[in-house]
Amino acid sequence: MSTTGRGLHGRVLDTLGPAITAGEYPPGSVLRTDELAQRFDVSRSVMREAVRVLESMHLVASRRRVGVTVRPKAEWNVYDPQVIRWRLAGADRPHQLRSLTVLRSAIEPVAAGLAAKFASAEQCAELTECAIGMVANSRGHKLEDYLVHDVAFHRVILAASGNEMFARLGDVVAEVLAGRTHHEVMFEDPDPAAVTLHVQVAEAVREGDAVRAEALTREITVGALQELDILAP
Amino acid sequence: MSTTGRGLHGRVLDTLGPAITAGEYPPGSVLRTDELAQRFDVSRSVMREAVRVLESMHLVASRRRVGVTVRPKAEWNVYDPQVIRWRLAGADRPHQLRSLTVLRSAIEPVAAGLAAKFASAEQCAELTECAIGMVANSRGHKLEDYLVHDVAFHRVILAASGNEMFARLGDVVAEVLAGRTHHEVMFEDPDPAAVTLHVQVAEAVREGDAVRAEALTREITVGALQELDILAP
DNA sequence: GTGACAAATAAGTCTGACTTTTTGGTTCCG
DNA sequence: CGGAACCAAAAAGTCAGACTTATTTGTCAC
Repeated sequence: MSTTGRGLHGRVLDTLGPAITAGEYPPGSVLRTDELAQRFDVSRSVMREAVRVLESMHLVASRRRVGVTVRPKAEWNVYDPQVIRWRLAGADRPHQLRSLTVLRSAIEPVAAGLAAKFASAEQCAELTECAIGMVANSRGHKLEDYLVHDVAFHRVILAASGNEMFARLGDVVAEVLAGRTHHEVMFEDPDPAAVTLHVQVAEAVREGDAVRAEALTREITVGALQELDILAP
Repeated sequence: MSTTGRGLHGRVLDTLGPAITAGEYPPGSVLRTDELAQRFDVSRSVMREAVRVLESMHLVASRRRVGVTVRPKAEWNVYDPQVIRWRLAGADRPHQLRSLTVLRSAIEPVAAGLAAKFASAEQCAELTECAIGMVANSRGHKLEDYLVHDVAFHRVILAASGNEMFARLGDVVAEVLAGRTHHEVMFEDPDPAAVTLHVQVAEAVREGDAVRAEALTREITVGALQELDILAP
């Protein structure tokens, strides 16, 4: 899938970004632009552009006479999709996955409640289609097809909430769901109870029942938390 | 308060960023690097760095032979603190404030529940101090002092949740609370009921009562939603 | 109309010289 | 011994100009 894309500075970021987010350079580490330019065999202009991008993500801070210093993790722009992707691709993956799942558990139920109020007829139709698609692929090791509909389902919910901030989490949720299917333990067919819940959420949204949509979605996210052993007994 | 800060490219961003996020350039608009460099009276290198930053925020896309095109709002990195600040400072302010308040209403209750489980002794103490500070400044038009403690309170909750994604929303919440006090209608002293709720949340967290902490915080955020006339009867 | 080819265009890249800020040391008094 | 003033080095920041490369658009032949 797409990394930073084209351009020399993008190539540099493709290695520097993951390295920094993986914690290879401890906070406070000092990098020098010229040295980096040499290391990556690019001109200083290109390296400066790369540093600017890292700076805008708050991964580093550039100060005169001292160099480019790596900032502590607590200051990173952890909502930057690029940063999320880098972390998901590296050693921090499990931790990042847990953080994102907790985030989902907070956002999605509220989004579903709003979707019940504001979803358009088209969105309701889409939602139902997705739910049907999930049912259709819930048995017989069709995990890949199931995933497609699962992702689409959650995207529609987030978009239908009418909140732009929620809508932008579609990619993140997609990343989490895909990660669960591809990298984590996911040998068997999905939990039938979860599939049913999705169908019921689609129903609730269609009927405009915000309270029920929220409660059902909360059940779904609780399931996601349990999968990662997050939750107190 | 801090904008992009030092550096010539930062100055450029200080005017270009707000302009784009304010919608002055409709989606698809084409800017040319050379022209911009002239307009801002900077070298192309500096301009290129600025464009790279805007690109990393997904505000624009740079393509050869065509120029720097403004992306549709739906693709912006709306969680980027810089983008949030730009939008809060511009014409989009009311809309942005509503989005953020809805976001808060989803996140903070969950964060409070987690804080009840994971808050350290120090954090509990801080929380109590903040609550006391809020009470102490809840009467007599000491809005500014009240705000300081209010912001601190919510920061501690988010940090104590133990979730890095939640913790990073501290700045956003601070921005929203400050905005409410400074720009919106806020002539009178804060609602006594809200103050009490904060005290009770501090209690609940101290006692490790996650369910109660979450419910009480939900009441607080419902109040915030009502202030902006978000909510169905 | 379709295909190939050529020209125009704007971003992308590199280089080298120069400026500015910050820091750390040194020296010179008190 | 301590502090203030000063100096020099280091690294980012800035600029200008030449060159490369990809992409689009227009043209011309078939």
